Amino acid sequence: MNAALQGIADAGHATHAHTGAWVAAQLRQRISDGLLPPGTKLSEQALSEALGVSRNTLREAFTVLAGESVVQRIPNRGVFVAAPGADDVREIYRVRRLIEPAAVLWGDVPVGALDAMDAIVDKARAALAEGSVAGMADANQELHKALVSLSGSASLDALMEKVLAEMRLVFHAMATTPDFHSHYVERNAVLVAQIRSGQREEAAAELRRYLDGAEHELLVHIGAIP
Amino acid sequence: MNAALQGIADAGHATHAHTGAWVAAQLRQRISDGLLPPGTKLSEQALSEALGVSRNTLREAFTVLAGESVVQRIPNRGVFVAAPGADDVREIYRVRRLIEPAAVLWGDVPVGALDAMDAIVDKARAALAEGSVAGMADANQELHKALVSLSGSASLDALMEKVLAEMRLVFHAMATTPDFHSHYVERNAVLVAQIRSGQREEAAAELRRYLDGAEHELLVHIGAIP
DNA sequence: TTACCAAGATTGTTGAACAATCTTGAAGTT
DNA sequence: AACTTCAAGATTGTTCAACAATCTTGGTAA
Repeated sequence: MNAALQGIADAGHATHAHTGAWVAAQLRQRISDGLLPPGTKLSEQALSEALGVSRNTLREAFTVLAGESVVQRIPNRGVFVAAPGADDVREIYRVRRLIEPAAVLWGDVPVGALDAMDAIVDKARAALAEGSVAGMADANQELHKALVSLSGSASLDALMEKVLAEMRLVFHAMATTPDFHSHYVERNAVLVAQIRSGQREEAAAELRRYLDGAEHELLVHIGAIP
Repeated sequence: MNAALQGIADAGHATHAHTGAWVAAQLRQRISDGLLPPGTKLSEQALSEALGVSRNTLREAFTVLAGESVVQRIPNRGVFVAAPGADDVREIYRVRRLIEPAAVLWGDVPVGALDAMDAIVDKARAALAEGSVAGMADANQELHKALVSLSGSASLDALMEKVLAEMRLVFHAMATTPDFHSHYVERNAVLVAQIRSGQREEAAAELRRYLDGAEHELLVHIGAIP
């Protein structure tokens, strides 16, 4: 059995409301945590035994995850953890560069939202201080998710969540994990300050430049740009 | 057998690459066409017999459609065609009011895109001339889809497609089908002209007002606003 | 080496079975 | 008449076993 699957069965699986959804959640978590790296083949027999569910139920979970693009299904070949490439990175940033600045520009800010963002910025600063790359990455994702949530739209929140999940896959696929995030801690702080002071247009424009730079940096690192 | 299901079996169903996906496509089509109106219960036994597939395969299709919010799954109760209400309408317009103007503002226009949009506007005018409400509705959706596609993002195209599918459900749920679209034919024309002449900011602002008005009109008609 | 091919493994789909839950309708009570 | 109770029937949730279709593997022959 794959080491990454150890412990799933141990979790005990009393009857669940929707076993298929539960299985999907388990796999989503393992993939998001990097225990099942991009490209990993998810064998039906091995997984159904490890999780203690039937092949049919497992396949239902696969259908859910394929719909989320967390997993890629190749007919008669099997299911694999998605392995985003350069084109996927470009698509990720096309989406982010559109919905994030739009939410900043046109969203309305609920009371407390800015304070919550400042708290996230502080969390990022703390992570930076103690050299926690994972902490900075988490805080960064959290902040940008908060930006999109200014739109007030659950669908856009869901899209952003999907995009960020794909970002995590990109990071998991990288051999070396350089520090992409420390540069952005203070830029995020400025962004929040601009929103607080009502400089929406400036914030949106700055955010678009920010995302352009981040995309470029990422593409360079994965070798898509010399 | 439900009348709406007649003819599905007749279509003949030679072995399909993914039977589950094929079934999902069939149902999606029937729902989009209004043959299976919002709220309709999709019985597993009846449908699996009508389509000539097993219950397991049908359930896989249900999982796909539930992921697209085309269908609502209620545990131990069954699967129903989604019946969007006032809150769903508001959510639809939150999304549209964000991604459409953003695509207009920041998308880059591929060669031929504006001519294609003008062709769509002409189609809408022709539909208006011959009093075809359905024709105007189709052309209107097509145009707004084209606006979003200026973003160049497949994910946003998919989101817009999902939102427009939900809009069709809203229309199918209405008892009377008043003419929502004729007012917008020329406004769409103006919008395209503004984009063509580089007035992106004006077009985006106008589009946001346009969508505000359309949302209000729709909410009034379904009785959510007096 | 390359091409071919058969055996084995894996996925795609089905049908039947059973438990859990919901729906229905009849009976009885207020 | 309206309201509860309850049992029978129907429907969904999940599993299992089987088989066809396809892919992978390893060996053989040119």
